[in-house]
Amino acid sequence: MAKKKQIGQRQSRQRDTILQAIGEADGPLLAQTIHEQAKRRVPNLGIATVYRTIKLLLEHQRIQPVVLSDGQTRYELVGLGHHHHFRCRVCERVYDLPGCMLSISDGAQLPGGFQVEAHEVTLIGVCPGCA
Amino acid sequence: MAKKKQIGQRQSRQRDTILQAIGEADGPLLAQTIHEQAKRRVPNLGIATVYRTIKLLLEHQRIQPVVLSDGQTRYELVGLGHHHHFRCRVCERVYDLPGCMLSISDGAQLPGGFQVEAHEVTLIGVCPGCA
DNA sequence: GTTAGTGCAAAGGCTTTGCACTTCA
DNA sequence: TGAAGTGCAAAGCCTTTGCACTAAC
Repeated sequence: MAKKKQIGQRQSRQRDTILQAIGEADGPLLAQTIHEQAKRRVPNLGIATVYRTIKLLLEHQRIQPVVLSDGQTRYELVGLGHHHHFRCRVCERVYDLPGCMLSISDGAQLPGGFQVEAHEVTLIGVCPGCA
Repeated sequence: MAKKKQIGQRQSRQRDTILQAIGEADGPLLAQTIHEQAKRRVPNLGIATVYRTIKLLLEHQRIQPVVLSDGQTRYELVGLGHHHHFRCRVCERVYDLPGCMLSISDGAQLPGGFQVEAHEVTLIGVCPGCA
């Protein structure tokens, strides 16, 4: 059952670095950003390795995809608890927001017979750094 | 100022049909779905024309893109009023939901200095047809 | 030594663009 | 007729895959 650190069958500097980059961020990251971050530590890291590692991490449920209204897919660690996202329209960065501000709960039934199982909320605006 | 029906400089059966397909839907549509719908009336309609028309309609602010967590871009008419979306995890169709169920309003300031200007909510679950 | 993991380059899927043909005004 | 609009096919962008090489174990 041990699988806290090990991702594939072998340990590799590339994978450790990629996972570290995702874990150190204060919000979900683009594949491209992960690549740039990880390259600082593993200079000749290929983008294909980033995508392969992302796929592996998704399969192992260590990370999850976050797709917001800009259409780009970002990735964040699982186990962050229930939270939502804030996207800065200036710098396009995405931040985690703890807690929930939705007035309807999962499990509710909407008029018309729509059964709600989950929800997503994104706030859009300007982040402190860009204000 | 007149531009209620006219999209480009000339009228064309293709554009009218594409706009009609988007307008008749009960939720935002994929480019592919728009193409399929419109092809019923204009059989040899090319996908490039669909994308060009979408682009034109976006520029003219007649439609707007809707990107949900499945990563696919859909399009809906503007002027539907404030609303959110429901995505069925079974059939992957997206429906409009009137009203708002968010407990924080645009214009609010979040702890940390995040200025909220807009928001998006998506409910995920099972639609009446798939239940 | 085996073979998982990697980098490069080619291939795929969706969207955009170039170009010659069609059609509206 | 003149240019906007269209269809086809080629090109682009991001992501995935094939293949030979590298490096964990």
